[in-house]
Amino acid sequence: MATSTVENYLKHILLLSEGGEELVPMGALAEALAVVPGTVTTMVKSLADSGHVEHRPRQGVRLSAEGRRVALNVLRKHRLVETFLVNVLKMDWATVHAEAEQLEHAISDEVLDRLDALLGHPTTDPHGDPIPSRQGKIDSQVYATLATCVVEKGLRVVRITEQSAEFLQFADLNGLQPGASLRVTERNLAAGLVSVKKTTGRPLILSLAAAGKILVQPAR
Amino acid sequence: MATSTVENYLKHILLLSEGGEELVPMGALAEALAVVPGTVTTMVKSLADSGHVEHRPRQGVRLSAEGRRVALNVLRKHRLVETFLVNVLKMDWATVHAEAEQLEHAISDEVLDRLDALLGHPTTDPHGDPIPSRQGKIDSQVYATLATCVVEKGLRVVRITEQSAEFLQFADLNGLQPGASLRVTERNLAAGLVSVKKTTGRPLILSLAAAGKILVQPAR
DNA sequence: AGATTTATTTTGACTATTCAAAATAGGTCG
DNA sequence: CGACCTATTTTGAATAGTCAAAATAAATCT
Repeated sequence: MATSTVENYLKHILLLSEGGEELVPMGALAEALAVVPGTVTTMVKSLADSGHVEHRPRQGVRLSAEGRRVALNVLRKHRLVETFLVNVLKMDWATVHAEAEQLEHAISDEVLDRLDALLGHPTTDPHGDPIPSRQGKIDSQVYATLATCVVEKGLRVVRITEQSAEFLQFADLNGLQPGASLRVTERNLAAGLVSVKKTTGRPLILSLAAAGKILVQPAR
Repeated sequence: MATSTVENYLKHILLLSEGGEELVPMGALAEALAVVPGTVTTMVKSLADSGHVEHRPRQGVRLSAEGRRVALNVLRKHRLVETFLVNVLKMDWATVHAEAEQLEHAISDEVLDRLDALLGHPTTDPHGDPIPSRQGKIDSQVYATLATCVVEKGLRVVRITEQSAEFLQFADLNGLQPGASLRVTERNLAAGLVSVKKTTGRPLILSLAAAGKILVQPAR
């Protein structure tokens, strides 16, 4: 069995590689895992030995098929647990990430399946992040963000790509949850600001950085 | 924070000490934890350094007040998780122990409280084992067993003190769940056998060893 | 008491994971 | 081209937890 350290390395490689194909630089991985780069080199070599990744020295890491399988399973656990914590235990959107970070390594596939059924086989978690299927399929649709979308068209929030409690708290407070309807009224690249009008509530101004974390699609 | 290894040591010391007061022999602890005795000596010394236990060399270990607090919290997590797995996820009585063994170290106090509320603040888990309260109170009532109770009186099963899947499976199959009504029709110490008659279902013969694991109280 | 059995402790070694700091390989830029 | 910068790797050391096997203490049994 993979230890939770191994599971974490694989999960973060997956997350950093847009689906598991690209080479992830060692430095980026070290940053994501909050360890020094030397540690990553050591661990990645052992991950390569166990067949979970391919290591290109001085270039980066890539998941093997097996590594991808494990990583997707961990991600599935993470996101289903988050969904459970929010939908069933009514926990706060913003805090469930840290909880799930622990539980994802402790939950068995059996419990996972039952949780999945209890929740009605959701396809996204409370932040709109896609939940990999049991078979390891994951929605990889590319969405526009509030920083890149067309102006003055009706939009629907599909996902918030940021897991820090502060940002999620802020988003929640301002009605930026998946499903929310809104439109961008103005975008000023020079000032780095985006103005947003929600169907309900007062207008909102976001930095481009913040706007880039809100994924949207055209309202149907 | 206590690592899960530390939590496990403390939990097993609690379990082996009838409430945390008696000295637990090192060998018994090694056996319970499935490690060699030398490992227990090493770990217990470090547990003593951190103030979780008192170590009496060549005699055994005892929990400190702080160690007891941690141990009761872990036990509470274990038993609430088991209750959740059975009552909500409808998992099998016999298999939840192993699952809870993992989850008890991954679940936060916050999640624990919400789980407790969701389950309606249960006082026992599905096996009848008492769940410590948030404040660390635990029911320590002493019950008779099918091996020691009076014969030919109406009884009610309150608890099965055995967590192996095989035994629980057997108990379940034979209607020996907490709450079941029955009486002992005969006890033959020489042969080591106990005959039991349930209100419903056919008579049952148990070994004294098995009977000793079924705790009962007079039917009201 | 002396010998023996049994439980516990000690010693030395190993695995997994990490860090700090020095060494090195690839670029890049003037 | 050669100096320089940056990312990566190496090296040496630390911590947590474990085992195997030898040493020791305590208890028991003639």
